[in-house]
Amino acid sequence: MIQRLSPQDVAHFQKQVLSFYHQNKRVFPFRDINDPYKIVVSEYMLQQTQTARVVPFFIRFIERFPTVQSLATAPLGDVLTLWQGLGYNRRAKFLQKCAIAVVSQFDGVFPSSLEELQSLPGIGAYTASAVVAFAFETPVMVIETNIRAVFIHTFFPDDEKIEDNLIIPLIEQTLPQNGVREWYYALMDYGVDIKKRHKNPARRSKHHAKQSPFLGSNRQKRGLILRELVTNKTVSVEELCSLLQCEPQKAEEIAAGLEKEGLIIKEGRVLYLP
DNA sequence: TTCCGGCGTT
DNA sequence: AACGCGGGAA
Repeated sequence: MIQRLSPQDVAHFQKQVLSFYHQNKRVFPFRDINDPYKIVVSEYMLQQTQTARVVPFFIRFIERFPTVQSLATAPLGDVLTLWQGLGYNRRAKFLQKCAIAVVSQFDGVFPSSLEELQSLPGIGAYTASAVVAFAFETPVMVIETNIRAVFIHTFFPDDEKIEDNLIIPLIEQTLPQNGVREWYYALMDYGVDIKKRHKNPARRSKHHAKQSPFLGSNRQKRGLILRELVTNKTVSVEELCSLLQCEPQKAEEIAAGLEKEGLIIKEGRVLYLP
């Protein structure tokens, strides 16, 4: 069943969130701006990655690729080089693919509808709604981990396995028609604070999944290969075994995966960046 | 050692 | 619906 909030509940909640925000707001180079391209770049970087780590990468990235056109025409290797150390390298590939699509399909102008945004590679439900809310300041429902934390902590203090379908109506009911961008900044900052003071409430979300260990994982090996290529331009398949400390068959498998995703190029026995 | 979280793929 | 994907901080 859907929880119905009274106007008093809504006003009280909004005041609580906004008063926290007014005294604790975080300032970032990707906030309080309207350029959809910069919003998109920051949102790709912010997928699975903490704001503090994103900031220097965002600044360097925008300096090197100030416009969607400049990103669309760059060699992917350059993009991956700037991405080095941020993690989840395929996001860089998706981001550039997105830039190319915006240039070719939308004449270099980012679309403002959820549907068109979500059709772009690397943009799903969250990123599309975040771009609409932040770049176009349109009141749209946005849900992500910090927002989940706020609503779970506030409205489901004793529940477990909470479905988004229960949270979404509450986000919609408390969404102000004006100042949407600031509202979501406020919710996210409030959520970060809640997670600091309590055991992460988002862990009580139904779809919260614990991730497998990183050490020795394929993800780590993929990252090592990309790092090596950024540093040394090329690496041979033979060198991979000592780099990854694994069997040749395993190294081939990892490299093949990267090649299939378009993150590396394999010519003979040598790997290099696209 | 544990924690983290949106997207594409399967 | 479940899984794979980085790397740094706590």
